[in-house]
Amino acid sequence: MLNQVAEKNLPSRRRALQSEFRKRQLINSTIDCIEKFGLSQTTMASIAKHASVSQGIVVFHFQTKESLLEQTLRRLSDDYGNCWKSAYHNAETLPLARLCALVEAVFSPAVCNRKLVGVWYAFWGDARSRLLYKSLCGKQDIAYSSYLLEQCQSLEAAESATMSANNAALSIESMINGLWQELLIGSPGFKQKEAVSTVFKLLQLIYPDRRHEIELLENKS
Amino acid sequence: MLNQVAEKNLPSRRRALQSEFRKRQLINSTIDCIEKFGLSQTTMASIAKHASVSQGIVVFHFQTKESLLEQTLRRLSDDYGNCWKSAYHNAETLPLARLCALVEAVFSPAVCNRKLVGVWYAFWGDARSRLLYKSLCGKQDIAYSSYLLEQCQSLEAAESATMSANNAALSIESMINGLWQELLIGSPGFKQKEAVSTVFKLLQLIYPDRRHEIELLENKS
DNA sequence: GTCTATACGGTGATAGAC
DNA sequence: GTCTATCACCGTATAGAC
Repeated sequence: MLNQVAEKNLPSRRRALQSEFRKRQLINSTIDCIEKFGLSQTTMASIAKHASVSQGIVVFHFQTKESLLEQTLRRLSDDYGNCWKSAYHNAETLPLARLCALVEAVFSPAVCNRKLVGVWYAFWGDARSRLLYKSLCGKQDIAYSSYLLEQCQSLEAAESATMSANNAALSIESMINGLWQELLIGSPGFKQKEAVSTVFKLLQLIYPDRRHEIELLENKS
Repeated sequence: MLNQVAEKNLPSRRRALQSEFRKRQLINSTIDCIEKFGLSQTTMASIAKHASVSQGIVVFHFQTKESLLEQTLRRLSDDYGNCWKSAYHNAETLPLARLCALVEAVFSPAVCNRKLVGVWYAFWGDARSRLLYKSLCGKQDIAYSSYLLEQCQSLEAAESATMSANNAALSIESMINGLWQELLIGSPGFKQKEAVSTVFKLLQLIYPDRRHEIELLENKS
């Protein structure tokens, strides 16, 4: 709990910060509850209880449950997007390095773990939330695809790729998504590292001439 | 509506048949509603309304919503399992033919279409239903994996495979699952045929020596 | 087997004190 | 900003007539 006594005279800037803090806290609680109970059993009451505040607080900050879910999804999406975008920009400006960075980023434990994957699936699995998802995350999905495709096109031009850039990008993206599912539903022992390694093997098959580079890029991380 | 006047004196065998018919009808209605509204918005009332019967009927035949969902999931799982099992048994008794049959079967429009994929995701996305899913479908999932793996092992022994049988099976299965997701969330134009073709390209990369056979097996269908 | 009516619990959202 | 109390609604499941 922040200092509530002094709050009355706080400058509006700091008050806004506290409000942001509370919102973050409640969004975190929402994520936790969705993962634990599922979207349908995640109620304003359970969110409030898990955050150890009253239910009125949740309504005060988000007005409606719909709005809370929307901001939760937006937060997930932003975190996810920032993760692979920063990985992309931190990578060497070479198509192969960028491609590997893009793949590896989406399995980073910060955005890819059982809890968060479960929450993503909750949104995808609910017909209503899926509409919300598409409107909020559609552009990012497309952005990731196009980044992937761009690298594949660059590689296709320069290398002896074993499939077209379009096919390569689709294959890579599909396998990534399938491996996410494996983390959620598959054997409990399955880990992100193994997932990355599986996609990297696919990359080696698609770009056999760069096999060793790919191997090095995987072990570098 | 079946003949309800004569029903009183029907032999118990026929009455059981009618009951089965009604149950099927209600399960179908449940699937439709889950796809349209999502699991959480699928109520006993909406299921009954969609089937044009009273809500009491649903309770009479399934007692609880939980039980209805369980039987719905079981039906999905059975249909799905039968689909790939029969494809397996109808295929030539050669590892490659069986492998291709297994892949192709799970994209057959009878079990892989927007509606059914949406319903699967609804179950996966809900934390409670996911437990139900795991207990009902876990064995089938494992069966499919092991069938896949078996073919990959046979091929590995005889051919110059570019990856281990374990990796091959995991790659194939992941890509399949990711392509299912693409059908649900990805671009609306994406179709099963394209999905099959994508996995078959992976097979060609894994078993380069059998490239042409794989191509033929794809076009045969 | 099928219907209608209803009891009961839970959920989102409001009101108003502090 | 935060709380408690409360409302109005909706969903499941029951009861009992037909």
